[in-house]
Amino acid sequence: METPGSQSSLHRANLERVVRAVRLAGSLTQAEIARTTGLSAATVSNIVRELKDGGTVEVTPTSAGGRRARSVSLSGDAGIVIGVDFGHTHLRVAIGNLAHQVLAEESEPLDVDASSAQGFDRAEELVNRLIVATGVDRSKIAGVGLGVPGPIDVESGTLGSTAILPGWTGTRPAEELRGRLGVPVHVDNDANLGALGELVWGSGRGVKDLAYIKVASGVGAGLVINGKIYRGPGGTAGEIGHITLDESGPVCRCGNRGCLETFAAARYVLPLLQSSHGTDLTMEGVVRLGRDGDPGCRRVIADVGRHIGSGVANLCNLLNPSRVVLGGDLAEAGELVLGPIRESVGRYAIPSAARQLSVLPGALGGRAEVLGALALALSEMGDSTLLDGTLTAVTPAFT
Amino acid sequence: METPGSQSSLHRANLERVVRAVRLAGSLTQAEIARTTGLSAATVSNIVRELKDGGTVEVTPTSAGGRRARSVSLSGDAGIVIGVDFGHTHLRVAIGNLAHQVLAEESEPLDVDASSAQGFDRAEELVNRLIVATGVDRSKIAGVGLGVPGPIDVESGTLGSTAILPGWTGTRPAEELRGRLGVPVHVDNDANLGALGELVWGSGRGVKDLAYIKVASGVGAGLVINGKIYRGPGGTAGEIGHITLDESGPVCRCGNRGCLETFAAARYVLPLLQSSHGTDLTMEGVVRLGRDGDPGCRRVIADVGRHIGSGVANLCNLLNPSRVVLGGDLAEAGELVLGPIRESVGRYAIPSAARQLSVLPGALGGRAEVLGALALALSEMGDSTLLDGTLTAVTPAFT
DNA sequence: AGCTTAGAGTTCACTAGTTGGACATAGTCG
DNA sequence: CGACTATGTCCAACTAGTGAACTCTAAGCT
Repeated sequence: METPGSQSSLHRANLERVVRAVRLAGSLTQAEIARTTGLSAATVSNIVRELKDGGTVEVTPTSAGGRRARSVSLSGDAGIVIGVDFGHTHLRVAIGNLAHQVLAEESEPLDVDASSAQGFDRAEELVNRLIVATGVDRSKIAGVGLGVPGPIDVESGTLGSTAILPGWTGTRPAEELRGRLGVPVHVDNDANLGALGELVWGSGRGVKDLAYIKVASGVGAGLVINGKIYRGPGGTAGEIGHITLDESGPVCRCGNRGCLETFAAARYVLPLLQSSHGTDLTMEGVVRLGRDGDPGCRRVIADVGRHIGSGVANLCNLLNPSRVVLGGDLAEAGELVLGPIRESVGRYAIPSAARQLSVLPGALGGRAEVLGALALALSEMGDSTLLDGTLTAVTPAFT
Repeated sequence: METPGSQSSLHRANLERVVRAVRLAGSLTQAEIARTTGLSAATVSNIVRELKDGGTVEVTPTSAGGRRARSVSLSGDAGIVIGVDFGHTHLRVAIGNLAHQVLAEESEPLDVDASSAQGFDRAEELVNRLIVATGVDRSKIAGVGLGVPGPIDVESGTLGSTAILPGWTGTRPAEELRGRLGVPVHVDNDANLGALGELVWGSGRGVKDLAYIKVASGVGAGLVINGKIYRGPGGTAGEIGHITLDESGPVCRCGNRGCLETFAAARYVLPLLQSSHGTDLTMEGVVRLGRDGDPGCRRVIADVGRHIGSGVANLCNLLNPSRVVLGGDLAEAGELVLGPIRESVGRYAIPSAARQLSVLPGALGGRAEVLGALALALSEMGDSTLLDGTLTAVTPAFT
């Protein structure tokens, strides 16, 4: 950054090239690095030595049964990243390293009506607990990714008005957490982080253009375009919940009528089942009952799917992503909801766009957002192009 | 490209840096280049000499009344690019240089039913005529951008099925033209090129995220995301004409019902006026009559605007562009159509996305596509990042 | 007019960094 | 056990950018 076109910048670029190659492959010998990066063996030798001295990389004496190949891998404690996700009902924290391994992950319920100060207290506490549990060195923490369930201005870091966390409007969560933890904090909303999580670890691996649809108390989408989260100039891209399906439909909390959200989000759907199934129903419950065969719940889930499919068809015509991943509680319904979505997409999208679209359930469930927060911390950190290709599989995390 | 991380690649990068700086500013002294690029004066001195020897750049002895500043500018004949645009009714060709100046531009009517061979004959002829007229050196032609009014697979270069140019389906226009002119040809559809044209020379200058809506016999959109045309993984992004506005609306040529196109495209709108205004009406005529005060035409234009606005609102919720540019014949209607569009957007888009959106008419009219083809040729050629910031104004072209 | 000044461009010695080839090393294969 | 082969390292050559010194020109001042 400092010297844009000098050879020291070239050197740094080559360092990153090597680090990225190693990260993507997991571990490589120097000769392999030379081949994949196109650098000469001599240069690789120098760079590996430099990285080893800096502690970024570890050289294990010999790994395969070959001649004398010393395999190079990212040193596990070269850097630590932390993901924090505030959900509507709980708080999740994950700790990972630069090698994309999740070292620990834990969640606990969070009271919706808690003040933001209480929330951050809990988060700080949980982060500290995990740091102690995993025994990582605090000084190795490179960054924190933070997810919040509402519109956030990424530039200023201010949380917009959100009905989900009432007392939080106007706070600056990233600054708050940075103050408590003393490391850089990067923030984004839950839909974008879910998209990132599925992209790096879940159903979106190997794809560069992805839409992640999250259905919960609202409906939002996280868009990945060309391997990066797309937020739009104003930061509000992905508001699929408020595209109009029916100009004279129900009034939405946004002030318009017939938004997708009014046909799909929990707060509008659950009342439909109140008279028949009681008032304590949650979306989770509807999904469970539907899977057990309850016809009313099945019908409601299918209807929701059809409406989401209409929205996805529009998205598909406009953006033509190669994959749509469904997240949130609703994804647990599997084919009960995916079938109707695909049907609607097939009906309403133009054939050439629909043909190569695959609609998949999220592979990470409720973990998508925390893992996305981890990925955000990773991607904001130094090596900017970490979302290139296929990545190493995620290790099973406890909790 | 050949040696990814070597210092020769660094050198090439620095060459491009300098060229870009000069291009963006029009002309600079060496000291200014050093300041804007961050390179040292010595390096700039070497690079300028190299570029001058290569003929890429011209050094005019002295320009301002300063001390002894030799201003550096791109040499006018360093490279020539050509834009060719096949429209529904005419063929346009433009010739420009690397300095973003349009040297000549001409259009002629094209018979819709002409065979593709005839079309290419005409194009080749017109290109040759302009080359002669401007007196440019054929060997200096760096590339050709080609616009076609229909879906094209950018990878394979094959034109998809299109009702607009019946005899052209399955041809490979880029290869065809490359064969005739002997230079690299890059192809894209009219909406994308219109977007590019407006981005570089028209209403989109200085913006990085733009949607160009073209209303003609169909409705299409060209999306610019982060300064680059976004085509989507399947190449069919931007099909705004086929998002569903009314599930039980008129049947569209795509097979669905109630697509935006059925409310806005000429082929569906003109029949509305047949009984009152006769059958010879064109969209152009409707616009002219509307501007002269004809109430029926005004009503139709406003209705079209409202429907387009609904589509733009969806686009806006999903992508949140900072600017929407309206192109095609309809743009001539000015406020008659922009007013209703803005009204619909304000009504159907979520406020935070609509707030910072500006809806503008295209500044280039029917020239948008040819100029976009020029810009495509420029951007595909070497210096990849030519769409960075503000560009030099377009010189008035004859014809 | 003559002197000073200040910024522009060039030259030169120096340094950072990559590369090809030579060389040592340590495994496998016959 | 020796030939073979791919790996990693070392060294000399080369490429390219940089700071400092230097020259040059025109403006400003006396």
